Amino acid sequence: MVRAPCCEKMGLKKGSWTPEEDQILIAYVQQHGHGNWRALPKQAGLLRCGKSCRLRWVNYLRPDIKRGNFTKEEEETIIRLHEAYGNRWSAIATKLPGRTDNEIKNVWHTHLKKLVSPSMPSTADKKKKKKKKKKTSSEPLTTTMPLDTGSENTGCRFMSVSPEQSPCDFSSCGATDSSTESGEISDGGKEGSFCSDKFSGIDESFWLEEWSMDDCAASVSFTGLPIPPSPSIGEQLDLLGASDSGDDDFWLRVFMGAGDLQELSQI
DNA sequence: AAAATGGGCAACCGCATTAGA
DNA sequence: ATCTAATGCGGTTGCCCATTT
Repeated sequence: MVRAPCCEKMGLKKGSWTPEEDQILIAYVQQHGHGNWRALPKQAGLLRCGKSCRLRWVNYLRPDIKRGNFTKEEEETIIRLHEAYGNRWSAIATKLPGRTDNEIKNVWHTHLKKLVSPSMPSTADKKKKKKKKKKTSSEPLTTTMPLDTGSENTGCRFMSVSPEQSPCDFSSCGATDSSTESGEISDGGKEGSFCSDKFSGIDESFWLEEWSMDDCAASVSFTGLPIPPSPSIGEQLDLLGASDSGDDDFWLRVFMGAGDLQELSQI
């Protein structure tokens, strides 16, 4: 494909948007809509590329954008959806009205990832590397799950598990710092993290037990609600309509249960 | 008080996809 | 069927501010 010339080469402005630019963009979109992002900056009198305008509008200026901190419910939803959708931020964003994919992505990388998988490198760690990674889009629905929390306190070991292997683990939210040993989930020291209260009813033995496919099926869901004792994984998949693996909503059903999914889709 | 380090967020980059000629 | 322009999307970067040393 032919790449659009970058803003710099075209003599267009880059970097942070000024309030004046915001006003111009808002006024223009409100009056004319944004049928053609490419032509918009020229017509609106902005020294920005269309891409930049679109991004600014979608991520910041849109009237339906919800600003402010994410609620516990939103964070919980993001984690659940991430388990189901992987890094498909736009898909996740559609389930969270008022939140943008970019915002969700940032929250994931800065907060939620640590809760789900504390062993992952922090943003700062990655920053140090400054290494550009080749894009791996449409990444498979890979999740991390603790294999054996009985090992030493460096935490559970993680393995990548494709949905074909096991869609069952939502409890990978378990952190592995000292608080875990008392059955609590690390919340980074912040009071009231969604994990803590959800897991308060889980005792130490839960984390010490070896994980198996059957355990997963009979353990707790991410929300802390018990999943009823169930048939084999294969039977469960059939019940959930896993006739083909290309069904995104299928894994959502697996993770959340049909009721939750229905609830989400109504948002 | 100054420097170093870390964390959060907005914005950019570049590839993928889609629509239309 | 092919090519091109436009848009969408996810990964990454850079800046700014807060905290720590």
